[in-house]
Amino acid sequence: MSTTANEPTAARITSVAAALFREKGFAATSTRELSDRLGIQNSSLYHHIRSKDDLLYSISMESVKRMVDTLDAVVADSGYASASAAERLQRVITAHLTAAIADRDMHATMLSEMRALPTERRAEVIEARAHYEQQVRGIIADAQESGDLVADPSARYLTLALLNLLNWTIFWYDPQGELEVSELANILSTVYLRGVLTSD
Amino acid sequence: MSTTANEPTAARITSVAAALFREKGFAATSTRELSDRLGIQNSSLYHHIRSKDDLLYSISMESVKRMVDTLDAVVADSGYASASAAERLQRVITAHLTAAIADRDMHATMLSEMRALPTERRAEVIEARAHYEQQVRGIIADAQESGDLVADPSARYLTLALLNLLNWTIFWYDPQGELEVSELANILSTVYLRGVLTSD
DNA sequence: GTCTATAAAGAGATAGAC
DNA sequence: GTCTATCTCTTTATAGAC
Repeated sequence: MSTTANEPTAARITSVAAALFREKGFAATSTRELSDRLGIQNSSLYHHIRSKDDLLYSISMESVKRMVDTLDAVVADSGYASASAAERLQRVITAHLTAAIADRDMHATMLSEMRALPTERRAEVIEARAHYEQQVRGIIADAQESGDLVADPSARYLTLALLNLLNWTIFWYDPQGELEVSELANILSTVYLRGVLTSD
Repeated sequence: MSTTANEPTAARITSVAAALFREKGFAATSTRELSDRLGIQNSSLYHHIRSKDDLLYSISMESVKRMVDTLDAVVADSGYASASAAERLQRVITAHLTAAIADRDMHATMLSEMRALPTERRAEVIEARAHYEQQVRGIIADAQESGDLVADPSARYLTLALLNLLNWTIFWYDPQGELEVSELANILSTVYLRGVLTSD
């Protein structure tokens, strides 16, 4: 690889790093393993990145941003406003899983390795993630107010339950396995919606 | 601390290590941090343990064993055999959460750090954990066969959904927070059972 | 059972040539 | 943009005195 853009090196580094961080964890991944997998020397890495920490930070922020953008797109969709509460939540669940699995390495890294970030940057990621969760909670609260969801576990706890259901997936789901993302989304939507809707 | 058993040193090491491993991750925790927190020198640690790996292994195995024992106790309970499918699952969910949170540090360490173990030991932990999950799946399959649970998402997927719902909890639940374990168990049971029971 | 001292390996990162 | 060489620090673990 000599001069111009075949595929941007920075992007390759990011995706290979995310894969390693998901597989082994951030702390257990050495920059030498990363450079080996990229086919370059360890020192060459530092022409493209400032530090290993920077890599984790950009992966985490990028991952959260994509999740937020995905959810924004769901809500902005032309059919969303006129859809039923069940249909809306179904779309949210499907979009969440599809996006999380499409960026599986980055997403899993963000969720489980953000604690390795220095304080300020960690706080930034946590805040961005909290913003995402607030959006989801707003959708659930709206559906409760319109009487479509049960009122009893509060929006806060219905949101926790939903995020439990969605987040753990990233640690076992295998894109090469027999279960399609859309099937998984249907299964989890079915169970969750039956569990929280006021009527079928 | 001079001679005899005040509180066994080995047990103290295990519990302090589990706390550190949960907070920072296994690879990011140095044996010096561990010995500092114990108030001894780094080298003194090695009178009690063989290696850092051994510590992770024993924490992981102990954690799985406690979960298996907990589930065995639920099924062996005098009231279990005569209980309804809903009541049985409610007991399983409550017992799982109670045990997981009682051993929160060990349990979270087992779930998220077992990948750091050398191949054979990792396989052992994974197998023990798989055994636990098979027990849960058997309970769900039985409830499907008796017609108490929906048949459509298969036992396999209903189990995945339940474990998703339960496992993620360990990463955010705060025992000092406002939510009691029993309340959390009620919330998650309610949502799950409404979602999977054939009738209310 | 804990200490001081230290070995041996591996980590992240930089300097400077090409 | 990648290389060789290397610095410096930290890591896990051991040796041997007390």
